[in-house]
Amino acid sequence: MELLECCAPLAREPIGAEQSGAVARVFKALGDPVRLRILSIVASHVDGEACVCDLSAAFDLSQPTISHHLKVLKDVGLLTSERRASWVYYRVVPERLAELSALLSLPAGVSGAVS
Amino acid sequence: MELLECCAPLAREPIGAEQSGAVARVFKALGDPVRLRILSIVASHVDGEACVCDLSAAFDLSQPTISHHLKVLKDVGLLTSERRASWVYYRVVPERLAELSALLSLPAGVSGAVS
DNA sequence: TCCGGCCATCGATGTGTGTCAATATAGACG
DNA sequence: CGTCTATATTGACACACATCGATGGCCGGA
Repeated sequence: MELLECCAPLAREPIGAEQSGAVARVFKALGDPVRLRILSIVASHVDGEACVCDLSAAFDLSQPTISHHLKVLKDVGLLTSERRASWVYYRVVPERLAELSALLSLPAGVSGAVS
Repeated sequence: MELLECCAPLAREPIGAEQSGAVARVFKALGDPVRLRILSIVASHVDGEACVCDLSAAFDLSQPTISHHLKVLKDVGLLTSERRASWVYYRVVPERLAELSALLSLPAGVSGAVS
């Protein structure tokens, strides 16, 4: 999963019809309470990584469900995974979060403030 | 639709189970290509507002479908609407975008950079 | 080599959602 | 009041998705 290649804020110029699909996929991945919490837990975890066992323990959900959510977040480039011994560790991709944050930022003077 | 009341970045501390639901609703609204383009068109429009006729002309979709997407964006507080004469004008809520942008921002030193 | 723990994949199921045509509502204008 | 335009609501339908149990794959230890 490469960069979104459209880091101009949404409020600066209309997003293209093609790019909107790629961006929407990432936001859709964030549009679930469980995935939001997973991302937040991983991001704020010590060493910036967490194994599936850590995550499963934080939810009242089955292990396949957690694994499914992790796959969704990984497929859109928000997480990466690495296997060490029996455990699989997940980390956030900071560039990805930064991209989204920049996309939602306000280009200094929106909402008709400049009169 | 009030503030999300949880402006600490996701990467700073795990988001609460309750707040994650409210935040996920907003991201879910952004998780559609059409809604992303609508939001971007409205935000980058002159005077920061656009009527439904402007938006309908930008898509190859039926008018009810556009109206539906506008309602979704409005329900999560990303847009406001105002009726003037026969037309309804939509504007973005900059605070809402700023909230989300802050939520995705990186708290200076994620991904274990500090060693 | 076998067993047990960790994680991913598969198949099924109920629920949510994007879309449309049809209809309703609201305002402008005769 | 009647009609036309602009927008919202309703009902229906196909599709996507979150969740689970069952199963499979991978690895370490005995």
